Amino acid sequence: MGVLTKIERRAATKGVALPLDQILMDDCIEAMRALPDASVDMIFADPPYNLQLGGDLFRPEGGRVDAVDNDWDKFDTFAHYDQFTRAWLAEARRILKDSGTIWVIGSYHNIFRVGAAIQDQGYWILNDIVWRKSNPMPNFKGTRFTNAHETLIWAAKSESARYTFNYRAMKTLNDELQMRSDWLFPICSGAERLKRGGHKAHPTQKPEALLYRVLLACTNPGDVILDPFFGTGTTGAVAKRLGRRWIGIERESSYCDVARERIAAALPLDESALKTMQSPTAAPKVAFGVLVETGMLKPGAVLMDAKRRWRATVRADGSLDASGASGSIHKLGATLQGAPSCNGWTFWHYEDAGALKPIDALRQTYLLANEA
Amino acid sequence: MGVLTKIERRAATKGVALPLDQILMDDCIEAMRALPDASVDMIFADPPYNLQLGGDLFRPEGGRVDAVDNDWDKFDTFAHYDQFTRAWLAEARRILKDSGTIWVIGSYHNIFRVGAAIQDQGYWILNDIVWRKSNPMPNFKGTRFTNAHETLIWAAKSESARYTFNYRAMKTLNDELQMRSDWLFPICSGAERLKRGGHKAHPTQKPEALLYRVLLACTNPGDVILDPFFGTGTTGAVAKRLGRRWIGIERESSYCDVARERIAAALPLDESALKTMQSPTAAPKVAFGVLVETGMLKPGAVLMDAKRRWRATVRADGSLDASGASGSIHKLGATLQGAPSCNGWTFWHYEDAGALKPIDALRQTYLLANEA
DNA sequence: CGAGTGTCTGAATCTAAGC
DNA sequence: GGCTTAGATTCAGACACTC
Repeated sequence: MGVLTKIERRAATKGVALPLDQILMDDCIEAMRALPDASVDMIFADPPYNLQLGGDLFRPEGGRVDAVDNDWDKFDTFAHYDQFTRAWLAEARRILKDSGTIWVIGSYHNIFRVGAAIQDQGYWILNDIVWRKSNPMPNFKGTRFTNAHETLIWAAKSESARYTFNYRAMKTLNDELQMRSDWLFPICSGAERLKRGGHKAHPTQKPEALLYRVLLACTNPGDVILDPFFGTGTTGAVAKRLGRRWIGIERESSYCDVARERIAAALPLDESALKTMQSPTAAPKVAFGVLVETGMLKPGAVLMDAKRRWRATVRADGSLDASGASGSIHKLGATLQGAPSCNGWTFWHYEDAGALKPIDALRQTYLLANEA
Repeated sequence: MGVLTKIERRAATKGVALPLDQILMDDCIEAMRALPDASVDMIFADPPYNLQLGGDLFRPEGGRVDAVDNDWDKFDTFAHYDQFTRAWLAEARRILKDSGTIWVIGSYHNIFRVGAAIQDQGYWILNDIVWRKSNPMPNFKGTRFTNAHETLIWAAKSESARYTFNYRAMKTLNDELQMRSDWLFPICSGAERLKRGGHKAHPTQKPEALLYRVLLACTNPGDVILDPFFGTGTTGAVAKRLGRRWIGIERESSYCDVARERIAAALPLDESALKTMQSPTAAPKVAFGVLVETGMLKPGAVLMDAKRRWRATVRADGSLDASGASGSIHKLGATLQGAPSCNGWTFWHYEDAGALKPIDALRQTYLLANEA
């Protein structure tokens, strides 16, 4: 997990010609059939919700609610909806790289069927994410709870797949706390809501902030994102802004027109702004022995844990010795604690002017002096 | 919908003898078979989640997570889980009065399969409800988003069924705002968490506050609530306190013992206890990253301190970059000043018409627009 | 007794790279 | 693919304990 190397990413797409940064005006299943195996890094899908609204809804004051009643959202039966869902999910899985993930958004009308299909096809669900709407439409009749959220499913291609997740970037985005599975965003309205002839251009336009978080979490700059239900191109607009490549599939020409215009107007961020906080795995590794070799720690120096419960002596080869037991900084720390594993960099400390400091501080010093 | 008359309710249960306020120690499907058609007002079900956990999981400090590894949560395949799910849901629907509703709680491991089965069997989903946990277990390995919620499905017996929903009670409970589909509650811990021999009596005990809201929303005093996966009897305890009748089904005798003792000790709620059942209000906390995601501050924007001594650039993940040093608004502010800590909200400013304004002003704007 | 510190725990599908 | 090794990784709340 984490950041795949550039070489890995290049190799995975070698020799294929993807229709990058384009809208394919076609049925999504047909269009996906023309794309090569294991060729895209992420798929974001906002399929029809299978809404079964019985007749028109009326607001208390009499105005008609502009509900979703487009033809593309009509399915006779659950079976038909399932058939359609399983067909496009299967194509999507074929196209997805082994390291890729899929996101699907839906509501209670369809998300349970989508989720079951995802599991049945061998995808491995990583999280379900709740988009909490800060300003949902009220339930005018007072017959149910205000439907104030939608659900996203995030899944890897298989149980064993190594997937991209920018953990540090998400944690940074959330004020240094782990990003949770419940996200709060306003619905798409105001200037962001695309209009045509005074009416909203698309009934279910998603907020860019939602896509922003999804793309930042699960892709890297240059990655290819496929959206098989492109609509007015929110995915494309955010992808362009974040320096990602995109492929959109959309059947309705009017939506395609709106999306093209919108994406053309979107401005990409410059490279420095695209940088995000990285996990330590992305930083060059420093072997503990190097600190001994360079004299930052001398053989014979005594290390101890934060509570001075265990002590160990540094040996010339960078191993530690604790009255009989010995091993690498990690192994000895694990052995002494009786734990399955241990990060020796944070476990072991050295004494500096009476205070204990983790040996990781020495590593940081070394990195600053030798890499920057 | 709304309150059914006493006459309607009496008619519906006329001539049947239900095992009221009792625990049936049996397999849930077998026990349900013995109950008459259309005889209970509500069903609350907390079935096995089919977690499919791997090996042990260790916390960063070395402790081992006490995971759910009970036999009752083990299923060979999704097909077997589906078979089980559809069997108990079918019996439940037979037992449910036409005016009754069913609640099922689950996580992404099982809820999609449960939801699809519910729809397939003719139930009519009314809402999906998200229980947001104020204190979930973190993701110790940093591999996914913190799994911070569970999902409940609320469904009527059929599309045309007239069901009970105490709209006014919910609105009152929520400070005169319509109750939304996302609920915030702590997990069950502390004194409420039942123990046996110093160890938790049940691995997945649900908080009473959750059941309290469910029962208050969808039943009336005197109504009969069936819980086919009774566990330690949270449903029974809350039902008793709210003046409802209950039937519990539980296979494990040890859970039955705990539940009986617990319910015997439960007292009807008084006014002061009612208040403790209220949901904590969502903390109006805003992460700096949200201002970036929503476009209030764009990646690449330049921030500076009040005296323009330091400058930093906003990056895509909400971190700041100051020629080499980088980090969150708080961390970078502290680093640059050489201080142990720093409130980034008041330290960093943005330029607006030539004047410097603290970024805290943007946070206030966001809060006004999205939380109030 | 109060403030502050340390410990424990909760429905969890919980590592990555190199040989 | 299986094995070994390096080394990355946690939030909120309840409660016990110390000063």
